[in-house]
Amino acid sequence: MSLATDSADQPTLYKRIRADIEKRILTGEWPPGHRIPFEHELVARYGCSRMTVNKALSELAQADLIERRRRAGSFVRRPQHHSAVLKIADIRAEITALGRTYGYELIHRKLRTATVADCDRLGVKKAGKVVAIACRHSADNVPFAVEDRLIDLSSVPDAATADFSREPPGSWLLHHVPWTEAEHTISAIVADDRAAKALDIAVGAPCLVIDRYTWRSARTITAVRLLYPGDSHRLVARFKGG
Amino acid sequence: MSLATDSADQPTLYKRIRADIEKRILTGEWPPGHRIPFEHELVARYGCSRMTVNKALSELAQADLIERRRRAGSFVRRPQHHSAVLKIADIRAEITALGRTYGYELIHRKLRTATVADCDRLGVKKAGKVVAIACRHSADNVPFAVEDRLIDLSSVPDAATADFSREPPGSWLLHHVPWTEAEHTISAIVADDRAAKALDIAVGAPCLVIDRYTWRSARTITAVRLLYPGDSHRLVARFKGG
DNA sequence: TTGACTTATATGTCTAGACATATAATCGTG
DNA sequence: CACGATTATATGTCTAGACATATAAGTCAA
Repeated sequence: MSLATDSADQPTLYKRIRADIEKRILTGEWPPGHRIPFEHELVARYGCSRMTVNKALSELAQADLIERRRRAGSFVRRPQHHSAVLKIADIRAEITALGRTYGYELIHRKLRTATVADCDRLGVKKAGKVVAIACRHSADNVPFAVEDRLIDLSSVPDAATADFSREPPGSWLLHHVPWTEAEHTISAIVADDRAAKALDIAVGAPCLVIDRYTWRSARTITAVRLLYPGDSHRLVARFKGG
Repeated sequence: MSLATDSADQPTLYKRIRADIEKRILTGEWPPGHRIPFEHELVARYGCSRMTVNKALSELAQADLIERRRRAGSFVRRPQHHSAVLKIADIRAEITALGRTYGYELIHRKLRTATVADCDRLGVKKAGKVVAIACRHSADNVPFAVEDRLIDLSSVPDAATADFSREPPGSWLLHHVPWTEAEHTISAIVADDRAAKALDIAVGAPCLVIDRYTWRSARTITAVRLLYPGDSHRLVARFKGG
């Protein structure tokens, strides 16, 4: 017993089953609440074993497209309208991907014992030493973003001696610190005097702000604020939902 | 042959295997590039069948934490630093979740044949009729966001007769249109005269803008621009990466 | 040294079963 | 009719195999 009902199976069978169902959901043929055929029905339709259709349905459940209920069956979920995948690229990668010349400039670097404000920003009770960095990224010699960063040296001691005059701290951290988790907060402000000068825009011009707080297994790594000219930069997020 | 080496298996075995490995990656014990034990090694360690460890590893690969290479093994991926899950909640849900009173007000509603600008905004060559809506959301009677929306009636005919004076178009669409895909663009602007009046903020105050373009299987559904006061609203995105 | 060929092996997919478990539906009883 | 006990069933997890396939590594010839 094997093989499917129609068409050559270039992709593997479970992928085809998954794609078939996903298509019916996305076209609206199977609206939210609709019961997906039972596993044993799909087994019959595709002429395969239950593990195969189970793998397809499990992946759909993982992607939140369907909900699986014991004894009841699998149902198309109501779209969530809640989560989108936001691509926040490394700035250098983002600029070079646009075919523009990346420029980097260290404005300020200071090693100091953490102030109360620093601790607050890093979300720690008491920190030892930190590195505070201000720098600017540019595309084709036009200011692209200014970065204001704090690195917790008790988590990343090597950062004390790293040369941030050549390499942006973001790239350096990316290569020197393994997997982390982070939280981004996006907001809008108007450029004050200092920001306007750094970004070469008018005082009062809109700016997009990304605050990123990064940690690894409960240890703070770094906190950074990125300031972009609001009219020239955009964040794009794709998603599936309602 | 069954059961694992240590501790009671409250979660199922494959979940425990996945969690074990994920923990070692996230703590840095297994840095990027590190080779995960082969499936047959994990089979021996956990005393289970290969399908069980395969399921654990497959899920880790799906989450981009590891990369699997035939003949070579499975490796901890270099963190991507690229994608974050951004929660963009339904405005009503967002406000009520904060324990505040949601308010809605229809400012403007017009049914018209699509202008060139409308078609451009909807990303279609030529549209028939559209509904243009302007409305305002408030929290505890304080303006929270203004919405400027276009709905393509050739895709959603029912929207022509829907009563948007009571129900926000976002909620209505959520309940009347099945699964869709969307693209969000986030940027910053300063409030012009009209926006300032609608949001009860000063002209020139920063605003966060979300432009959302929604479609279902190649058919445009709606395009909407949401304008938030930039200092009072924040978008938060969690992620795992570098 | 280099390039072509062969081989070994880890993953990718799949099977035909199994038992566990949550729960919808049914049945019985007060 | 309301409510508790029972049963049927769809999913959840797992096994012990199988063959396919991409490819790293080794082999050999030019």
